[in-house]
Amino acid sequence: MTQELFAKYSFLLDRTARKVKQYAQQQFKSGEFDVTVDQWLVLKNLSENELLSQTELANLVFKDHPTLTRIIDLLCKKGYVERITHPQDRRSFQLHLTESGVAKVTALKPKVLEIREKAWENLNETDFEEFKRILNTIYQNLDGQTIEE
Amino acid sequence: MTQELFAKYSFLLDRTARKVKQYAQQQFKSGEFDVTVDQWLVLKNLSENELLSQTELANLVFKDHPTLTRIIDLLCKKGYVERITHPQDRRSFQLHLTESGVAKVTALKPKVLEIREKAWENLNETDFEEFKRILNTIYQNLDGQTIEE
DNA sequence: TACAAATAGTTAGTGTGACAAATATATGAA
DNA sequence: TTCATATATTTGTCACACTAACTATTTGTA
Repeated sequence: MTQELFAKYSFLLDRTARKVKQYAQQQFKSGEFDVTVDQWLVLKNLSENELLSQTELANLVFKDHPTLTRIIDLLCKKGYVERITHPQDRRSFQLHLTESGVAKVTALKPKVLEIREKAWENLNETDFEEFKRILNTIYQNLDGQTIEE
Repeated sequence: MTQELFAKYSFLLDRTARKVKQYAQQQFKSGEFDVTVDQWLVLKNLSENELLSQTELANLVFKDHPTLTRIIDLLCKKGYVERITHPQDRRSFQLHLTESGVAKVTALKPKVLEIREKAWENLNETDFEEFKRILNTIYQNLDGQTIEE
């Protein structure tokens, strides 16, 4: 296999990832979800893990701290999340879904799953397992850390 | 396959694509390439196709027009690209690699290929074919879809 | 106790991505 | 010819990614 192909696959990977995000974002918008795709990822993780710190959440969703700070800012402004000062550590916050945030997650969850499903038409479960394996291999090659799943 | 399983791919895909880009960008930076990963993609395509219009180039690299305008602006500022008014159509430009741009592509090409290769360690040709097939299927599943339902 | 080092989070700067709207020019049909 | 429409590119706005630098606290160690 020639080196040129490696570069081509990097291009395909980037192009597909952007398309997946763009498609979901369009559906979010037309459905008036009132959150972006990335904001949704954060909300969903908060609904599954209460009282996370921003650092813990950043590790869960694989976003860096400045990005997470701004996403949390926006979610607070929209009233879905609250920052609660950590009782023992004044540098840190415990993130808390508001009632409105919980309701948002409940309302959107099935709709998001339906949107995500669209990408897998004409593909089966074996494809999915292969895809996951290859993506994780690539990630590990460049990260040097193990990924469990 | 359950819907929850389906939903994981978008996270893994996004995470991996970002890692691939981030790794390459770090290498570009430490090697003092003087261009970003996206700027490189544009330069490389210009070196393979002279006198493209911005619209033609946008279709080649799958970037939208405003994004491309700004990347071209930066490459012009760096002296690697020139906009030449189209002789028959004053709305349009013909994009031209300067001498400096040609030299840059020549110098960087082998280095970029080497960087790209790193992502594909521990994967074989069958994996590449599968990966390409799945990425392209996903892309097509989501491409050209209307927002309304 | 003192103080350097580590940690949590924010701010700033640059680049990119998506989308909408604006500008300038070209084209086609009445 | 003239005017509506199409095309090429730019501008504006918001969101996200990454880096670096910064503030405020906490912790480790002498």
